[in-house]
Amino acid sequence: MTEWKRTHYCGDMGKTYVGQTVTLNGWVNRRRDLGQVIFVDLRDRSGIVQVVLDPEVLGPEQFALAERLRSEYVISVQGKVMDRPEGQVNVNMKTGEVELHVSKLVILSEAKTPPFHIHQADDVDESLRLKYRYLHLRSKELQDTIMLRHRTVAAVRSYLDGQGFLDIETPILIRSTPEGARDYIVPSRVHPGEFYALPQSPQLFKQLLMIGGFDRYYQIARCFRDEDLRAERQPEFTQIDVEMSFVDREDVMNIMEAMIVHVLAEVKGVKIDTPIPRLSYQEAMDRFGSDKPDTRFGMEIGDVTKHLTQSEFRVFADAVRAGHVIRGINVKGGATFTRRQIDQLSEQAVAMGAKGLMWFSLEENQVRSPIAKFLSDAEMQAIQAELDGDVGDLLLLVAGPWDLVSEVLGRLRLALGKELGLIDDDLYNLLWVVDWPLLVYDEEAGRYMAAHHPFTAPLDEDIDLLEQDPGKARAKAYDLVLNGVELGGGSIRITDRKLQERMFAALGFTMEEAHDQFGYFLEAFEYGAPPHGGIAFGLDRLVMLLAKRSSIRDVIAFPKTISASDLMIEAPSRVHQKQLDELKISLKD
RNA sequence: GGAGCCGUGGUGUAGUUGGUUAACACGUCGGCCUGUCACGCCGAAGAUCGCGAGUUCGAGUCUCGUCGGUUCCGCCA
Repeated sequence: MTEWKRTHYCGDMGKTYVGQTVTLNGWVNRRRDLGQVIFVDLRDRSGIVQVVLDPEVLGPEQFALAERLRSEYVISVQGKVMDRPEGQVNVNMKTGEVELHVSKLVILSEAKTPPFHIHQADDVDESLRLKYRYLHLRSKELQDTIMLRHRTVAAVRSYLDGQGFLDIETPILIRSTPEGARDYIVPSRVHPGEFYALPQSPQLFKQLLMIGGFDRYYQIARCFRDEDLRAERQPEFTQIDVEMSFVDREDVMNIMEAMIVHVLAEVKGVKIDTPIPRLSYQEAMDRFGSDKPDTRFGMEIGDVTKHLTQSEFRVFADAVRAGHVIRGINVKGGATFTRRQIDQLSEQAVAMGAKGLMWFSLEENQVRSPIAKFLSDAEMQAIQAELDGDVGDLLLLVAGPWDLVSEVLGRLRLALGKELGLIDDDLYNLLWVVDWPLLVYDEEAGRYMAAHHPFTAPLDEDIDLLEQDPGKARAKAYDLVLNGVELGGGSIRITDRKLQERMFAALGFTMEEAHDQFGYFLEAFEYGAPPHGGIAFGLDRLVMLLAKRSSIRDVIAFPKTISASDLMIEAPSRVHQKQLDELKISLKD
């Protein structure tokens, strides 16, 4: 029964095996039937090798079997590895110097004609690929990314294990918390009318593990959020979740950047210089107009407000009077932009919330601009100097409140960077963003909301701002950014009961309300809580970047669509009335 | 919740100002073929143009709705 079993992988075949008898198992990738000889490209997860089916070697009966082979048949072939004949080497194949001369063929499984070509599946309609995900998974592209994901996880685990972190699982059926993202909820049969929630992250449990004395914890944890999706958001996704005790912010960042550096070296062979640069939130917004700046190209934001305080031009004068700012970017070489292109940029800026976009095209002997005539020579020169403008450049200015202006310019900068091909695809630019705002005012709710979560510690020097000026308080929080994508974020947690109460007060909670929601958690802090902090990384996003993909669907074996459906298993689905009855659930309509 | 793009044999695409036999490539099936590697040659089958209304003498094409996929904004402590 075992004579068909594999002795080697297809992709490993090469010169060193010549003369050996091997058995390979795999799928028929392609078949080339020349009549009295049939070539089959045999595929397994390691790669492809050419096998030769020759009636003189196989005998008539086995050759008749070979003639039945079709794409995606699963077969076992035994035979001798041979050098390819003179001039028949295929330089495009890793295994192209050799071929297997088959003496024994077994068809392990026949296959219907697949709904799309496995070897060029990436162009096929996404819904079809998702319905037949198991076929798409056979493609080289997905095999490579899923294996890359495995190596990434393996590198993470080996690093963290080496640093004394313990892999501990936390519950999937937990309690719903009203703050944050929408929960996926699961009805309880034993407690009719009550529901579990699926975790948005293991946040509270990992802190309880610290209080439980485990000191260093990690988990490759599945998280669930019932929010609208994007290319880089799935309803269930995976975090590398880490927490550690008796540490400050520096400790967490040092250990975690060493982990990412280790992963990049192991998986991509990329060497990263440490320490990884750190930018305050304020500086990131100021220079790049983003809390996750892509630093693979320049085009940094400049501020020209101070040169225009006396301006006669209405837009500038109004901005200065309102305490607003006038800021801009320099599109190097952008003087070649057509009016139409510039108008499109204006439309984008307005769509992002700007009042308008002012522009100056620096041409050989003149400045082309609809507003140049309103500015003095000195003002024009100061703007050029501030933004480092040379002949051939295009300067873009936006006036308004600092945060809005910065954000608009940040997004224009990113769009232009992509459009103009300024981004080097081979770079891995890592960056810590620190000193985040602790609280953000929510107009809708009419109160401050935790920017990160309510257990994030403020900077020591900002503690009194909790009462004096909550919006100014900064957090002991940190985000790691890779090529303009937020890879992960975390913080040092509040472990002082008094401070936690002040935090809740700043959020507009009474202690009663806080205890209602987080009572078990707050109680735990009364029994000896070590100082601790941690971080969580988006594994899917990390692998997506390493694989140079633009959607995390490509790095998840069985992803969902943008409407949170699984087209293969057809989930979600209706359930039988009997199940609903057991749960005491009735449906409206 | 909002905006954009896509949907035509199994797959990828073409299809002119609305005009009568919906084209091409790959794949599939049959035949031929002993060194191919995107094998080649000959032949064949295969489409209610996502679905439903409407406009029109006539709709793949125009309009509205709807379903699915996708991208972005809101949302994602």
